[in-house]
Amino acid sequence: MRSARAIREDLARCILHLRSGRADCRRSLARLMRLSPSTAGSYVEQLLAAEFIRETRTTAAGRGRPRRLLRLVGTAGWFAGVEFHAKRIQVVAFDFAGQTLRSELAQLPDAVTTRQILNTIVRIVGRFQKDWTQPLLGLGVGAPGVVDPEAGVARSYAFVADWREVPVVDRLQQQLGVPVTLENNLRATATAERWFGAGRQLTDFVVVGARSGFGVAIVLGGRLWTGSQLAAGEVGHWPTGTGDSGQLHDSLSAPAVWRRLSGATHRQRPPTDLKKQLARLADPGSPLFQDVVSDYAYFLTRVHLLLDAAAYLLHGPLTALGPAFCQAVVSEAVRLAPQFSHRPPCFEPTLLDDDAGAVGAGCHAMEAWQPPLP
Amino acid sequence: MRSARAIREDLARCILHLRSGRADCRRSLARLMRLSPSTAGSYVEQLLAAEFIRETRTTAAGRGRPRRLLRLVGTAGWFAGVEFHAKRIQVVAFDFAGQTLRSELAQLPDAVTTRQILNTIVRIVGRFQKDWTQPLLGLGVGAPGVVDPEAGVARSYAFVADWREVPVVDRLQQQLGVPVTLENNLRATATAERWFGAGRQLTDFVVVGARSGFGVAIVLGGRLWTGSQLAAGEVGHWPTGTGDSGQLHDSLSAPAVWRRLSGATHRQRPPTDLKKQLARLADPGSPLFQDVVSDYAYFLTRVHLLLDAAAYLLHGPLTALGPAFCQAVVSEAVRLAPQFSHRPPCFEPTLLDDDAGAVGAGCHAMEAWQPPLP
DNA sequence: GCAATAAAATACGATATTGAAATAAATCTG
DNA sequence: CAGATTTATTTCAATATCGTATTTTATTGC
Repeated sequence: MRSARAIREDLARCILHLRSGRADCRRSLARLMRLSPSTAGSYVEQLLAAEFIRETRTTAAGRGRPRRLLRLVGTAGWFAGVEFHAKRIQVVAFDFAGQTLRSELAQLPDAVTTRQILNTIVRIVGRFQKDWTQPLLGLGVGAPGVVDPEAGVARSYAFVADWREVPVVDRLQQQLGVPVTLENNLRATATAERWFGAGRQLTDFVVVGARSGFGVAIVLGGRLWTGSQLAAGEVGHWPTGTGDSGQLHDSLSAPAVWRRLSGATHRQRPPTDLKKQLARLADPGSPLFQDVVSDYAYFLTRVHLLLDAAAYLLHGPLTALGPAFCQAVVSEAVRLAPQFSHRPPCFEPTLLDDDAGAVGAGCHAMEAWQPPLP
Repeated sequence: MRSARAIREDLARCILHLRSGRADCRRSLARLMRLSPSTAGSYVEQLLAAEFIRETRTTAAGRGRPRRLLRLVGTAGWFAGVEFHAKRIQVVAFDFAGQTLRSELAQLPDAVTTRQILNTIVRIVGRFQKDWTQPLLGLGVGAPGVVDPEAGVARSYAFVADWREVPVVDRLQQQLGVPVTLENNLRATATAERWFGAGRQLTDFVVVGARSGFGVAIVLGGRLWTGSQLAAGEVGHWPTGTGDSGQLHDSLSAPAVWRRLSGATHRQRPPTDLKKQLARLADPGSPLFQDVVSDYAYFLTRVHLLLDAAAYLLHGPLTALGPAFCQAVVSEAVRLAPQFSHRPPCFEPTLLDDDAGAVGAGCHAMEAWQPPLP
């Protein structure tokens, strides 16, 4: 006999494999989870009985007996994912099968407080709840700044004054009555990438987040790396050059790149349509553009030499610079490190939208879900 | 019923826990491996029957029933670990309990060939075999350069002319008739650190290898990270500064640091007693020393901001510069990244000797060992 | 010295998972 | 079109692990 806990975990893993499409029948489940065919069958039977999954008609493809395709029952419940920073909050809802049901973006007031943020989350998710009869099964939160996923506590975030040691999970769990997970928002983006983006085929990649700041999220061996002090990926503080006192934040963040390309001064605020402006300013021939490319190439070269990840995915407004930008960065990186030439690092703009953080947070909620005890 | 393979793996894990001292009785085994007391008892019974472990007298400490201490039977067999580079080869032997039995260092001839290296390994290990009646249970190899541990093939190494795509595992397994494991030698050093050095308490740390070249080995979540192209940690190729064409190899490797401190030219060969010379040259007050400290600090700052590991362990001749060197580097890193000040990165010289690579290779062999099928 | 307490190990019935073989359902082949 | 082939699923006896309760063996308190 195995412990009930272990079985629940296995059943939850079955659901995840089916939801991600990695498995679609008893046999593929058995292969993926290293189970015997009989065990896979028994698990599927339980999930069928609980009406989490359903059998669709067998579609024959290839030679042997066609597999009895399994798919999740979308109406078994839904999940919510939230991501926010000082200015806006994004909420996404998924059905049990992982299909996006709804997405909502709300602006936050200037000088927003912790209380306001949490209340906004509860309000929007509460509104979603009213519109479905199905139960909310979990909420994932992607918070900015330093975040402790295990403790469920957000440690700090510079741009919301009283955002310090916020017990996000406890508070929201209490108010909403469902399991809540917490992650850093850029790391949540990496999870979205792994489920829905370029990371689907990858177990090792780095998300390069060039937004209002500059940071990365690291996935190695399929696992998010948060750092021993929760501070992995804070490369925005890398000193630039030697002897200088500048940081990568000041040269590689989205506002910084906009300033460098547009010639704006440090006082000018970046425009609200940053992406459009960047797309307009993208000119591979210009020396300003080449300067940015060069700085990114130095960064990419160093990170790739250290980590040797399978891919580096650019997130944020800079994706508006187009694939030409990434290609130029890779070329320059190969120039800097000739040994890359026979297999250049894969540095690409992501295909995900601005809601990637919320999507990823929702993925964390789905990953944390477990079937109720019988 | 569980598969025989799974049970063997569990039994092997029991042995590893006992060898490392993490467990010392049935109950601690059960706790560590998340087994029920009865299962732990059953496993112990099997291991006792196979004479891999023995019960020592119960030592009472605390209140309740004293635990029946278990310890490995050293004479159940032995393991060998080998590490080499172009100039020398180091072989270490461990008994089944993990105690070092013997250690041997051999010089390799100039312009050594692949064949000579493999023959030397077989010869020395063969000589060890003659001196014990106990069976050799496994051999671990720590090879320089690019190494594919899964395939058991060493891909390349610049300083041995014909060292390309060498099927190390196949060859040695055939000649010695025992399981062989292969790893990069610096990564093997990281494993030694995890078993016998500062890494015993750590699951996340980086070994900074400043030897004839400059590279790092990364352990995250207790697992060695080899890179998606087997090239993780090749930071010796980091470009220095911007616009320059230099690499970290040229400024941070042990010979480079010796040249910088001694004022030797690039043509001068580093002395054979590099450690002694470095110890003599260590002068925290000198500007030359400060320059080296500064370069190391830039490197440490960047890596720590990216990875946020729990510790960075300096390996190689530079440890002769003493703890003052590491302290100076940390101070300078805190100056570069003030947010480190409330918890500075832990950068320390290792306590392990020059045979760390061979020891780590032996650890890999011990980790790979499984009890024979009944 | 004798109960009370505490921790470790063992006993034992219950059962979930397994391996091997059988069965099912399709395509391929001559 | 019948039999071979291939792949997926199901059946079923065997058994390894679990949970719980019990036993063992020590210390502590009175």
